Amino acid sequence: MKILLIEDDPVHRSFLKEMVTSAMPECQQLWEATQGAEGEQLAREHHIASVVMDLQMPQKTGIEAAKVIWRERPETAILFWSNYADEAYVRGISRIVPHDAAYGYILKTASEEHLQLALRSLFIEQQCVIDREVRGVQQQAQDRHFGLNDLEYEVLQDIALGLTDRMIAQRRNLSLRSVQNRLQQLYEKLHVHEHDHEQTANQMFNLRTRAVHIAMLRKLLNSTALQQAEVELAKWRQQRQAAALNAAPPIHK
Amino acid sequence: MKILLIEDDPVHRSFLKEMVTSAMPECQQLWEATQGAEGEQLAREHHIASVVMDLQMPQKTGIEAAKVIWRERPETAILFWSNYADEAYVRGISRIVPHDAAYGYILKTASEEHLQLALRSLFIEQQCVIDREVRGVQQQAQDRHFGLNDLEYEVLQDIALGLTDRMIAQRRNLSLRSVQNRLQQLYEKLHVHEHDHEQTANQMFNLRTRAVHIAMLRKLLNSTALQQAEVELAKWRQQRQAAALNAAPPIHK
DNA sequence: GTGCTTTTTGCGGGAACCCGCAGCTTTTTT
DNA sequence: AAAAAAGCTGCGGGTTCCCGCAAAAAGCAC
Repeated sequence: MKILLIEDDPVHRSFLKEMVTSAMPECQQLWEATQGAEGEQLAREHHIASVVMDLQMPQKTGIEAAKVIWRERPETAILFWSNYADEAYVRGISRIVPHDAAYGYILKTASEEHLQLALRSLFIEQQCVIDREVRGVQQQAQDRHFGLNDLEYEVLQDIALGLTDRMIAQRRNLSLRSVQNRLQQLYEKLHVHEHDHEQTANQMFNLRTRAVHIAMLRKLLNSTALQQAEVELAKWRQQRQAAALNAAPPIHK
Repeated sequence: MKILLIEDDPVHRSFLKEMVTSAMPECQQLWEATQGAEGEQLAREHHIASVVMDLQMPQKTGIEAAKVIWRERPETAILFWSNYADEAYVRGISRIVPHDAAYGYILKTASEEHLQLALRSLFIEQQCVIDREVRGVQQQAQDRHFGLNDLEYEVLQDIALGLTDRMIAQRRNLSLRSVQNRLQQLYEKLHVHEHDHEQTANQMFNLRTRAVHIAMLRKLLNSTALQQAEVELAKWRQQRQAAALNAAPPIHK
C-alpha cells in the first residue's frame, strides 16, 4: 500500500505524516510532495492509489492537481485536507470528482481521531468521507432559493473578473439582455438591495460590485477561485483573438 | 520574563510553544490564547510585555487585537507571525504600530533559526525585525508610481465594498468629481486598461470591478481586510442615519 | 507677495449599467 | 396535445459611470 501526501506547509506536512503512519500501519511507502505539480508527477510514476492533499497551495491549486490525477487514474482515492469549507472549493471539487471515485473532505480543525478514521475509511473501505460542515455547504448550495445555480455562479465569476456585460454575452454566447437577466437573478439571490430602499432615491450601492463583495463575504468566491477563473479567461481571450484573425479576410485595400 | 502566544491553530500553536521555550530560556511564564479577545484579556491581566500572534484568526483579527493591546500598553513588543505578506496586512499594521514600539513581522515559511533569532532580537534587544519579503511589500507600497497612496487605497476599499460614487463622496466629504478623479488615478496605477485598447470600441472590462479584481490578485485587498472595512462602513451608516434624524425638523404637517 | 505644482470642483457628453415590459422559444408538466 | 413554467431576446429610458476640458482653491517654493 502506497500513500502520497501533497502539502506545502512543512509544519502541517510533518503532522500529516505522523497521522498517516500511526493510522495506517499497512502503508509501506509514503511519498511527500510540496506542491501540486510535483504531486502529479509522483502519483503518475508510482501508480499511487491513495492521496492526501491540501487544497490551498501556491503555484498549482489542490483542485487543479486533483483534476490531473483523476484524469489519468480516475480510481484514485483522494482526501482533501483543507482549512476552509468555502463554497468555492466545494463547488470546485464536485465539478471534477469522477462519479465512481472515492474521496474525502476533512477540515484541518478536525480532531486527530477524526482524521485518522477518515484515512482508514477512505483508503481501505473506499468510502467517501465528507466533513459535516462541508456537507452543510454542499446542501445549501443546492437549495433552490438560497443557493446559486451554475448559471448564476458563472456570471458571478464573470463580473468578479471585471468583465463587461457585452463581453460576458460574447463569452457565453448570449444576448446582452440575457446576461442582464442572469445578473438580476443574481442580485435577487444575494439580497443586494437590503436596506437600500430608504426613502431617498439615493442608491447606496453599485449593484455589480456589491454583489461581488457579498459573494466574497459569503465565501461563494475566494481568491484562489478567482485566480483560476482569470487564467481561463486568458485562454478564452487568446482563442477569440485567433479566431478573429482567421475570420478577418486578408487585408489588402 | 513573561510571553503570550495568540494563535488559533493548535498545530501551529504547539510548534510556536516549542520554538519559544527553546529560544528563550529566560522566559518564566508562557501564556497561550486561541483567539484575539482572549489574548487581549491575558495581556491586560498579567501586564505582558512580549506577545507573539498570528494575523489570520477567526472572530477577532490579529490586527484588531494588536490595536487594543497597544492602546493599553504601547510599549508592548509584538511579533506578528503570519502566512502571508499581503499588502493589506502590512498596511494595516503600519497604521497601528505606536511610533516608539518594537515589533516584528515573520512569515510562517521562515526557518526555525530565523524565527528564534527574531524572538531574541525583538524581546530582548527590543529591536524591530521585519521579514525581507514584508520589507519588499512595504517599500513597494511607498513607491510613488507603483504603490497606492492612502487616498487611492481608500477609494479602492470603498468601491470594493460596493459603494456608489455618490456615497463615497458623501462618506469622504468630497465632491462627486473628486471621487472620480481618485478613481481615475487608481485605474491608472492598477493598469486596468492593459491590452484593452484593441481597435474595437468594445471595452473589455468594467473598470470598477476590474480594479477590485486586480487588487485582489495583487493582494492589495484580501477578504479579512474587506470584512473589517464592512464593519466600519456599517458604523458610518449608523451615525449618518442618526444625524439625518436629528437634522430633520420634527415632522408635523 | 509672485510663481509653481497639486488638488478639488463643475460641466458636458458618450458609454455602460439596471430594469420594466412584451413577445418569442424551449422545456416541463399535466 | 394543451397548458404552464422557465429561459432568451429586443426596445426604451432612467441612472450611473468614465473622462476630457478648464477654472478655481490649496500648498509650497523662492
